[in-house]
Amino acid sequence: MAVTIKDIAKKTGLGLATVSSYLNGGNVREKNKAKIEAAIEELHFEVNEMARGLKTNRTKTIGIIIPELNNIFCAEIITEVEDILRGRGYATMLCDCRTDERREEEAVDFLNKRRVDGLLLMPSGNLGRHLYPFVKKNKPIVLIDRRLKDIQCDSVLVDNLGAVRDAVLRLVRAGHENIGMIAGPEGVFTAEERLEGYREALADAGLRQQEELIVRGDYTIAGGAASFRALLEQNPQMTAVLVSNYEMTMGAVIEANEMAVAIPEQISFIGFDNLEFARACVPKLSIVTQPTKEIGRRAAELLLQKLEGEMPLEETVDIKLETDFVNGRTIKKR
Amino acid sequence: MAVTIKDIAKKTGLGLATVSSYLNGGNVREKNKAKIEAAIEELHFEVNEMARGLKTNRTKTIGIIIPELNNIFCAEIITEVEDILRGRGYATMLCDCRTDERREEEAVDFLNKRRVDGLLLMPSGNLGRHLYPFVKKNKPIVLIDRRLKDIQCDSVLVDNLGAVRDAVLRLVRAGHENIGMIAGPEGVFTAEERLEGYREALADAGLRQQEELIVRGDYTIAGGAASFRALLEQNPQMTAVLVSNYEMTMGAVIEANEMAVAIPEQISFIGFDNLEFARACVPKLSIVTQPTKEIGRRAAELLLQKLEGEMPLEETVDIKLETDFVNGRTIKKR
DNA sequence: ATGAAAGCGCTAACAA
DNA sequence: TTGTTAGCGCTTTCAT
Repeated sequence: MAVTIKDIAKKTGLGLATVSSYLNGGNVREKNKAKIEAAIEELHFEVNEMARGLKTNRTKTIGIIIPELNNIFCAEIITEVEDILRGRGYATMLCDCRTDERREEEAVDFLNKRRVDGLLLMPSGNLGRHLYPFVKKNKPIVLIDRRLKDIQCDSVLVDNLGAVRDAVLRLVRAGHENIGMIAGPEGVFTAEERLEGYREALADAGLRQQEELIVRGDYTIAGGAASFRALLEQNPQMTAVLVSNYEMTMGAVIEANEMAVAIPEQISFIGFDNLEFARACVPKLSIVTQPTKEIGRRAAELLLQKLEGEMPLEETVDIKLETDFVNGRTIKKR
Repeated sequence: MAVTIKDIAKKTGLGLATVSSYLNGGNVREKNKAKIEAAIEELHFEVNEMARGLKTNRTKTIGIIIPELNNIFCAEIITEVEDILRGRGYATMLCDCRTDERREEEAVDFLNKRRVDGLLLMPSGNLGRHLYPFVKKNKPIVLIDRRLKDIQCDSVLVDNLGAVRDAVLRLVRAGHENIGMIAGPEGVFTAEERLEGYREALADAGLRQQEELIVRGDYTIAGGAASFRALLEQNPQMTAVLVSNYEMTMGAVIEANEMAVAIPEQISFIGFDNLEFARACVPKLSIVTQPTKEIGRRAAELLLQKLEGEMPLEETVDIKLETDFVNGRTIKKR
């Protein structure tokens, strides 16, 4: 059997409570402190977090639910989150739900049963009723990248609308009037915001809105490829295109490559995320980038504040971060 | 307070043990079964896995340690692993150790204190003494992608040597005699195997080994870029290059792009991993691909077998999977 | 098949 | 400051 607090109490001749107090940073006489430390060292004692959790009703564990782990945008955020959380003693239980709302519900249920102390969620849908068990138990939830309609909780978002508006206006300033938009799936928060940014830009520029220049992709590589092809086939007048996430950007580049469409000679191009990929393309892609590291950091810190009682649960915060634009050589002046 | 087994015992008029027995699939009379189910439904009872774990000394949780989560190779494996494990009721605690051996030790310690039932590890170093606590407690460890020198445990590997040997031989058959190799960091298991594959290929082909044609990168994008530049500057005779992991492949492509080196006109090129990236490049990259999904699946299943006692702990298995070669248009005949 | 009771390792309230 | 005691919610003998 493993070494317990009892063993080290016996060894030092002290009481259980004293040892426990030491373990939790309480007041213990220097002399006894040393004794305890020696015993811990000698017996290789390790706190049983499970027993502790049973008593305190806290697991020191955070649940993370994301749509796709092998999506570099998610992975970068999680990396940062996990680092910060573990540094503060919290373990993270990760659930990838494959952009499937049913799987997401299962994950919430799973993590709820595991009694995680809080939840970090990048939702696949835009309803949050499945989060009710957490809300009811007063466990903090921080939303990443997307907002939910029917539930109020903290969120760390990005200025999607502004990012796309600005990007499209760059195309406009370069002389483009027929700009294609590969938008994301209907109903997805970021997709709607980005599409709205596109519309706003055209309106600002006094350009005609052409519905046939908008195609909805599903945020996947295959979807990006198909959308790019569809746009091109249906719009001979199109001279530029904006792709609104990384996977679809990659898909569009693949398709352009396979269709032998010259970028930017035939079509000017603005992609999304992943600077490294943009640099690997010939010519270097112009892209909108999101501050993944900061998104992760802010989300983790927000959750930690709630967890440690530094911020009341009722108070919800909406953090909105700015994006960046990295110029490549895929915008051709006309 | 949450609903406990006690509440549902009271509600049904049955004893604690009966309810517990039901929960664990024991023999309970049909009539009582129905009663219990009704009570569970009505009271929204959820087993407290923590209390259960305290008693059974099992957490139903697996620790996963990887060098870099935002490395698509790792992410794809983890996605598969997590899916399978959660399907069998196991939660996964993920630790990213940033390719840092010290951080890896901390992660092992962290997960050990958390009493995870088993470990899935893609080690950053090649020594395993920090795993001793797990071995001592008879907790299964499955190594992914890399082997450790001083410890015997299950592993799921890939035929790195054969993969690279075959790839290099393709270059040889295309008429290349001065083939550069962007190898991985010294001491890293896969790096050494792949380098050995390169050497074997040259030996098989009866070509001269030129040490200046081998550069060690650090498996990062920046490292790949620097290595590619170095190779090119030091070897005017070089006509082809093989890059031995995905990040470095991307780095090399970026550098070729920025140095305006024409691939394959000036330099024939074989990369590693990530088919999508290969397809996005112009022209499409020829690459070696690894079966990430299968690596994940086999590792998870192996661990599960140990966990559920279907395979004795003393028996260790070494699984070696085959790679694939995907032809692009970056090998030029000479 | 079911129930009573002990106890997993820890924390927290209280007393000393 | 330190020790005693009573559980946290569950599983698991051992009777019945």
